[in-house]
Amino acid sequence: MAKEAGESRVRGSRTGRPIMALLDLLGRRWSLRILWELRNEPLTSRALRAACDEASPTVLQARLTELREAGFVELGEGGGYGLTPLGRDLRGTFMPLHKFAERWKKS
Amino acid sequence: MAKEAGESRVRGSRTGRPIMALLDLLGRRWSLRILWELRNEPLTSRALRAACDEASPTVLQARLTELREAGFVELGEGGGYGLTPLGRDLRGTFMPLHKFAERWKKS
DNA sequence: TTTCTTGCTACAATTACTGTAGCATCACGC
DNA sequence: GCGTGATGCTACAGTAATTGTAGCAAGAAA
Repeated sequence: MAKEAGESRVRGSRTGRPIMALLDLLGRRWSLRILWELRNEPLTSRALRAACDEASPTVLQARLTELREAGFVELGEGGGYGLTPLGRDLRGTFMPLHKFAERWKKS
Repeated sequence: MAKEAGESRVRGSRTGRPIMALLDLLGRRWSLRILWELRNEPLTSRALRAACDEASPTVLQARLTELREAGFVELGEGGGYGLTPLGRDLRGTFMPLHKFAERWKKS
C-alpha cells in the first residue's frame, strides 16, 4: 500500500502532508496497539498476536506489512518483529500516552 | 459505546488497562484526525468535516460521540466542537507527532 | 416566510475486519 | 530420514465498520 513516507495512496488527505499520512496509518485498526506491544522487545508474529488479544492474523499481517513499508517495524533475521530506529523514535513520541491514560482513568 | 474512561465495552483488550482502551479508541478511523483538526480552535461539525476531507458524516458523528463520552471533546453552547481540558491534555501528548512526521518524510 | 446554518440521521453499497483453518519452511530430537 | 513443533503467512466465508448521498428538524437572520 503506502510505499514511501509521507506520500502515496493514503486514505484521507492526499495533500502530501506527512502528518496526515501518519494519522491515517496510525488510525487503522491495531496499528497503535502493535507499536505499543513492540515497545520493549521484539515479538514473534504469534507472540504479537497473543499480546493483541488474538486478533485476526489477517489484519495483523496487513498492519505489519504497512508498518514495515512505513519503516517503523522490521522482521529480524532470526524471526520476530521489532521496531526500527525510526520506530523507536515514533515510540518515544507516544509513550506519554501511558501516563495520560492513567490521568484519564481518574477523571 | 464507551461510557467511562478506561472501562466498558472496548474492542480488544478487556483487561481494564486504560492504555488499551485509549489505543483502541484512538485507533478507530478519524479519531486521531478529529483531535488533530481541533487542536487549534473549535470547529463546527461541517467545518470539521471539511477539514477531514469530507469524510462521511456518519462516522464523524460516531467518533465525535465517542470522543465526547471519553471526555476529550465537547460541543460548545453556541455550536462547534472543541477540546475539553482533558482533550487539550491529550493533544499535548501527541503534538510531537507533527515533528516526527517531518523526520519521517525525510527518511 | 424564505433562506441560511447548525447538529445529526437514514440507508444501501462498499470496504475492512474477524475467526477458523491451514500451508510452506525451517530447526530440532531422534 | 521422520516426526514434532515453531515460524511467517494466506484463504475464505461471515460479520461489522465505513462510505457516499440525501435529507431532516431547529434555530437565526432577513
